[in-house]
Amino acid sequence: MKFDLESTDIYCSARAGTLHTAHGKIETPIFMPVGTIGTVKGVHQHELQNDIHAQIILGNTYHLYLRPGTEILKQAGGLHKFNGWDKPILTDSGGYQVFSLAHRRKIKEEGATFSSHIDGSKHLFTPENVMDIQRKIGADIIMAFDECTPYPCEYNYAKRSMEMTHRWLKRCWNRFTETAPLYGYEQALFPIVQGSVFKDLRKSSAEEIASYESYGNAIGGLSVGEPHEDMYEMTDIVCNILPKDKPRYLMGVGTPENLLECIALGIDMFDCVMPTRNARHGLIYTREGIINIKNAKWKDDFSVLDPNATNATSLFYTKAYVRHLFQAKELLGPQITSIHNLAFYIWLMEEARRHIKSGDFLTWKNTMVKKIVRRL
RNA sequence: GGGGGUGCGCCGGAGUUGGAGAGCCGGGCCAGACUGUAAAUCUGGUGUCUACGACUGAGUAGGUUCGAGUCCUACCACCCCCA
Repeated sequence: MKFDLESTDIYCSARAGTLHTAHGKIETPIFMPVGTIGTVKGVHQHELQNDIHAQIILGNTYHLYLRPGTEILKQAGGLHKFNGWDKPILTDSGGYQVFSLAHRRKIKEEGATFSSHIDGSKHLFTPENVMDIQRKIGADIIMAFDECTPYPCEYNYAKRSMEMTHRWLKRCWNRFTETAPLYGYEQALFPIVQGSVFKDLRKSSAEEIASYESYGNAIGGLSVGEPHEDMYEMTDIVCNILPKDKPRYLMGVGTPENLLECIALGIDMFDCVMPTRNARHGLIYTREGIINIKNAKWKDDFSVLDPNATNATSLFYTKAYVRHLFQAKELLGPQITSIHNLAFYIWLMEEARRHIKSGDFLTWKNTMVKKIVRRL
């Protein structure tokens, strides 16, 4: 794996680069659609590739481990073969489920014990077996097993949790380097910075993470309910410490506005369920602002979803028709809006990249943010 | 034509042995929320008004009663049975 940093903005920390993986290149900044259970909900791989132009998608270790199960994925020859996506894949480690399924787990030094949200069965995740599972899933980029702390979070808890995440990282790293990929192509392990919203913790965590010879680094534990100012401040602190020659992945972020602001702080990679979940709930992002397509005001608006879009789906279906599909609870509705939102997010990243390269990113970003946060 | 039954919310149910209904459950409709997906989910609203309070309301019109959605009479509508 190799990251080429191609240009850096002179007025802010925004960067454009290319990450080369065994399954192809990823041009940054990039948004990665979330495909937790081996599918980007409601979106065909064909559409991801040809209309959305996704360059990489996510999978989730916890969910895939529970269903279909690691052995099935191994038999299939890895997740790429299983779901038919032959471009890059990144798997999250299950660290987020330590946070989101908090009432179903116990955290110990050894690892986290979970009861399955599907059938209640008990499972133990350790740094070691999470590496083993991610070897079997076979994603190009795999994530360290961490604890994503909640917000708000007591300083002492955040500190202890961060320190354990660091110890878990050491164990992840050891297991990862002791084992080989199973399917004949390279995998990269990204460590994760924690530290909640505490500057000194973020600083020391970033320093710890930066000490690893990884191909890229991630920032976790943000976008969990903290004010945006805190999220930006922590991101800024961490980006100033993480090595410049490696991609920086801000996990779980966020709104289109969040993405643009964090690009300016030096982030290269994002993922978030927001474009797909909101799409299924009728919220779409356009170049003119945010639309709740279920609102009665769109019932006779026969303009297309986004007249300035660059992808076919968003230029084909009208607002009135898509609202009708939602009213009628037709499955095509969420499918169209999911494609639309993902295409919008990825277009936004392409535009950001273009403006970073042409040197007018900050001006463009400030204008764009004002437009895209409006409620239509 | 005769007999029986049923009528309240935008719709469908439930319930009311004469005793506090703007009022139960679904649905629909109108909004809102959603950030490394336990989420095609969740929350709220949905008679009227001069609106933290009032008013009107159980097919329609009367009647009995301290009190009627509930009992009585007539009419109307729908459903069932007979002719």
